[in-house]
This record gives sequence, structure tokens and C-alpha cells, in this order.
Amino acid sequence: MGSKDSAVSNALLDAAERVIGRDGYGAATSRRIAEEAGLKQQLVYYYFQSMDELLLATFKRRTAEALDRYAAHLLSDQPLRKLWEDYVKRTGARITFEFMALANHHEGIREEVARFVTEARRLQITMLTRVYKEKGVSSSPISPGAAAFLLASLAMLLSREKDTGIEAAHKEVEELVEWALCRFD
Amino acid sequence: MGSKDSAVSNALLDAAERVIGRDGYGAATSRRIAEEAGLKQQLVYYYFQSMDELLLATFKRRTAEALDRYAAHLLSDQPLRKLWEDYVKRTGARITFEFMALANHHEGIREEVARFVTEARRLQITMLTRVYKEKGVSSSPISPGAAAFLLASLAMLLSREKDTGIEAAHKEVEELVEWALCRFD
DNA sequence: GTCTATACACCGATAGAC
DNA sequence: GTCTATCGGTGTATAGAC
Repeated sequence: MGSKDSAVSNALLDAAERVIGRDGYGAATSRRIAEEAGLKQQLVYYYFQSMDELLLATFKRRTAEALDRYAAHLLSDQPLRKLWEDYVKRTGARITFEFMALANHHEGIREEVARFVTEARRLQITMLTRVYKEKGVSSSPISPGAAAFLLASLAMLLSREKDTGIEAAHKEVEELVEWALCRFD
Repeated sequence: MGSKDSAVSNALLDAAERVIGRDGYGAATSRRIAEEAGLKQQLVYYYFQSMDELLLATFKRRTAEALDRYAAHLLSDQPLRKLWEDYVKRTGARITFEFMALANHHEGIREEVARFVTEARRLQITMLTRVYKEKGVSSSPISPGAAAFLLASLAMLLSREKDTGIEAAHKEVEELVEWALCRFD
């Protein structure tokens, strides 16, 4: 077994992301991922015990990177807007939905999704509670938790639909979000 | 080629739904679907030209059923609440996300997703415009289109996260939705 | 650490008998 | 309309040389 943070190991994770994003999780086979990385198929089994493990490692690297970005947004002077932009760019992406579907029948990925979403929400509630206090929000029907959830769900569906060529009601939703974000600036 | 609305054809579509929901689209092979239906693998190719066509037929049957349900909700005396309950039950379901992921790399399914979402939104905007007028809503920052989108995105993420074992901020979101729905009752 | 070789299962799809 | 038989391709994973 080879090291998990070697150059080859990371090249395999990069290749796995490209293949899954382009062709779906059904195409994430040892042969295609190795070919995408310019390596021999059998090398996959030197660096990972199984395909399941490779897929899980690919996903865990992504969630770790995302949590790092979210933490960085907290330090920005427009944390809410930074988070929204990050979400729109990433949570509706093709590869995100591939992993969501994979979570249906891959226990390790399902557990990692749960861990990731819970921790991300916790971070955002902390941030929003601070923002509410700074801006003197006191009696909103939308609690910090609900606001975090709203932000995530709107960004996810909005960017997913855009990717699918749908635009029904998008302009109005974007204006609504813009209106809400401006109230916090 | 056999008829598309024969008993056998529908049994294959039923079996395909079960396999995809349980094991993912990667498991939707002619052999497994036929076995699930108690039929021979080769029969799939008598009723469908290819696996792609079977998957598309499976999805189209689902979207047609959903649009029928949505149209029925319009006639209810609590159309908004009926729609919310339908959404919570279905849009976050495992199989929905499998088809969303499939849409990434299956052109026919992507087109059908776009058609379905656009038509569903159109129906809901008609309904909400009527409700707004009946209730005398005039200066809400949330337009009928934005409200339809909000409903869809919240229900989708809420039920998806529940299925994954996540509950962070869910209680607050449910209370917020309940509060909003009550205002229309 | 990377190579060649290979075992064995499953895949989509077709041909042709009945 | 359903059956048996089958082709060529691809999948996961392992063994063993270098």
C-alpha cells in the first residue's frame, strides 16, 4: 500500500474528480480513472484497497477543502455574500449531485455527507448569530439556523437548475437574495 | 418491439424504479432489472431499444405522474399545503437524486428534467398568483415565482437531509414553513 | 513502486429457434 | 412474445516479476 498523500495518490484523486464530474459515478472505474491520470489500472490497487475507498477519499478531500473555504469566509467583511457565492458556484455542481446520489448506497459517503453538512451548518449558524447581533436584528421570523438552511437550499437548486438549462423564476429569486444580502451589508 | 403500455413493459418500469431507488443508477442493468421483475434479461430488448431508452421511459412515467398530482393539488382548498407535503415526500427521495445525477450525462433525461421543472413551476406560479390575489397580498418582497422556487428548494433539501440522517436546523425550518403556510390558510 | 499477466464476473446487445 | 445461446467488451481485484 502506498502513501495517501503522495503525488500519485493525489493524481488519482484529481482524475477521479474529473471522471465523476464529466461522466458520472458509474464511470468511476479503476480503468478509466487510471487512464485519465495517465497511469496503469493496477496502480489504483497499490494506493487504495478498493474502488469504494478511492471514492470515499475523493469525497473527503472535497469536504475538507470546502470547510476550509467556509472558515475563511468567516474572516471576510462580507461573510454572508462570500458564502452565497461559494455555494452558487459549488453546491449545484454536477459532481456534488453525483456524490449525493452515491451516498444513497455507499455507507461511508453517506456518513461523510452527514458529518460535513452538520459541521458546515454549525459554522454558518455561528457566523449568522454574530451578524444578527452586529446588525441589531432581534425579532426576525427567520432564525440564524433557518437562514443558513435557506441560503444552502436556494443556492443548491438555483445553480443545479442553471446547469440543466432551466431558468424559470430564477431572476426573481436572485433579486430576492440580493435584496436580503444587501440588508446585511 | 413490444408495446410500451403492455403489462410486461410496465413491470419492467416498476422493477427499474425499485432497482434505481435501492441500488443506484449504476445498478440499473438489463440483467438486474429483469431479475427484479422475474423476467429474462433478453426481454428488456424486446420492449426497449436500449437501456438508455428504458431509463428515459422510467423517468418520463414518473414526471407525468407528478404533474398529474400537482394539477390535482390546484383543485384542493389548501393547494399550497398539499404541494408542500407532496414535495417533502418525493423531491428529496433517493430515486429523485439518482435521476438528477443521471441527467448530468444522459441527454434525454436532462431534457425531460428541464421540461418537467419548467412546467411544474408554471403551474405553481399560476396557483400562487391566484392565492396572492384571493388573500389580498400586494407588496410582498417574495413574488409568486420566488415563492414557488422557495417551496421546492426547501422541501428538496429538507427531505434529502432527513434521508441522510441530518437534522441540523430542521426544526427551525419546519416552523418557518408552517408559519408561512398558516398565513395563507 | 511499477510492471505484465491473468482470473473471473457482469455488461449491452444480437441471432435464431419455437 | 419468449426462449436458448452467445459475442465482444469492460469491470474488480490479485499474483508475481523486476
